[in-house]
Amino acid sequence: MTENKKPVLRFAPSPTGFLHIGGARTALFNWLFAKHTGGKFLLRIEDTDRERSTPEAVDAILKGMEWLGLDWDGQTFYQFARAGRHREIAETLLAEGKAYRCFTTAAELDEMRAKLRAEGKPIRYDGRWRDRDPGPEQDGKPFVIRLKAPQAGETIVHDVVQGDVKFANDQLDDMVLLRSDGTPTYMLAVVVDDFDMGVTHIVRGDDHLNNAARQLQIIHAMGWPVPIYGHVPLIHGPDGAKLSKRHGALAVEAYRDMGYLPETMRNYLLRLGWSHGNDEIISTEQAIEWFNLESIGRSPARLDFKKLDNLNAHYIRQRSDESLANEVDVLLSHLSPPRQLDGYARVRLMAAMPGLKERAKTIVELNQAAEFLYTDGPRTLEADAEKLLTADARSVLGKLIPALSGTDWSAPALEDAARTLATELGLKLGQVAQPIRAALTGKTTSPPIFAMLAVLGPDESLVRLRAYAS
RNA sequence: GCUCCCAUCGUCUAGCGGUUAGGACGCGGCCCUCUCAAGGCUGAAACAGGGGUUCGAUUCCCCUUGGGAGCGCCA
Repeated sequence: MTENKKPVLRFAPSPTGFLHIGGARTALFNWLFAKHTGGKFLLRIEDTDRERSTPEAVDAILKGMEWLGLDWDGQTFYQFARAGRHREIAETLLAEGKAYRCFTTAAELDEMRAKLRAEGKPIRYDGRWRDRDPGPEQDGKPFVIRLKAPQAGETIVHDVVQGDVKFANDQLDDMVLLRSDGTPTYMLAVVVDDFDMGVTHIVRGDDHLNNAARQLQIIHAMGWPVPIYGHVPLIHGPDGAKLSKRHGALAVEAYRDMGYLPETMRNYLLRLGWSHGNDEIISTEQAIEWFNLESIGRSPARLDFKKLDNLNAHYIRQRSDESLANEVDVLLSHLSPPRQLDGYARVRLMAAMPGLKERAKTIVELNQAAEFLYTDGPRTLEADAEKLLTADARSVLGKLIPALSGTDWSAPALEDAARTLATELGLKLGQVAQPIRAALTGKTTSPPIFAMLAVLGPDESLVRLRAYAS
């Protein structure tokens, strides 16, 4: 590429499923590095596998990126649309004698591999057509184009996270560039696209480290500039095994539905495999300023939902009351069937938010804790709350009602009234407050109860208290 | 089987030859307190094993063990 000094990064998912947590982290790292350096972040959909690629998956990936707040520069590239260009490069390599036609049939390959396996030898294409003149008897027969890869020496991947990784060339076989139906393989397509898109830094999953050597051989054959590689270790499940759907290989949108905030995910994913001294809470702005490829860890990390929860609680506390109410709205709208907050429920939710957001780890929890605000009338008691409302407690409630009614129904005034009553009865404040909480919310825990009394207002509060007072 | 990568508290990690091996989550205790959280203080908790190199290894090298990835006309 020309005098393109700024780095060009890309995220290149294949649309065969949703955007999972590992892909999201890869995308995040690329995005952060691009932002950090003032470079570009491109998105390329690797949809050359026509069997498995679906428009739904493309949509899910785009939506996932959007939710995470990872925006990309310019158009979205689609690899399949560029097949002609890929083929052109394969033909060039063929014309230059750097690739050759291979007429080996699938059955022959199967046979070859079975034999190698039986002999305990490495499973590689044996190069049977590498230096063989096809001759007229092959006319019209299907063939693939294979790279005439170097057979001696080594191919070295200079990787910013893994260091120099060496591969002996005699371990690498002549890979297929163009299939017998004329379509390009992934190896070819990636290299050609990255070159055409001017990609300077390739940051991707560890699972591609071996591929990098093969891709390098194509790059060398074409005489193209070598990009800077960074292979990021894969994320494992909490038990150290490969991430499965059971653990957390979920669509990023599933995290949204579990009540996690996008800024939480960005912070968590960043810290999973990247560090900056002892810093744990790292805002996106700060991350952009600090992010570098050198500090990416080399060992695979496990997912830890406890830590995710803790981070999420932090970011929930940081959010404005209104934005959290909006998150609750979004959450409810994704329920089946979708729900919506009534006007007065929303008003109460907003009023109670300062107390609610202090104690929620997820938006789901926040919503559950706020449920008692959504509807009117006496509460159905949870088991623990039921136990709290003993005969004594109910009689306390009975005495409380007139005491509270005499106040201006502000939280401090209500608390004063309750304290006075408690003193008169020789009780601790808790012995008065807990019964109120049970009657008011149906639960044993809630935000500060006098504030909740104020949020619900005298009419609704008294209805609930009377239901359990004696 | 072959190639490649990885290895510090349970987990995420700091460390880049000499440290009381630090932080965070989680866990225990105390304080605060109307519940639950939050917050403050505090406690337990790690260098996988074995060889080297070195005056000295968590740190550098090798082996073992244990994880992981790849070995397709999938991406």
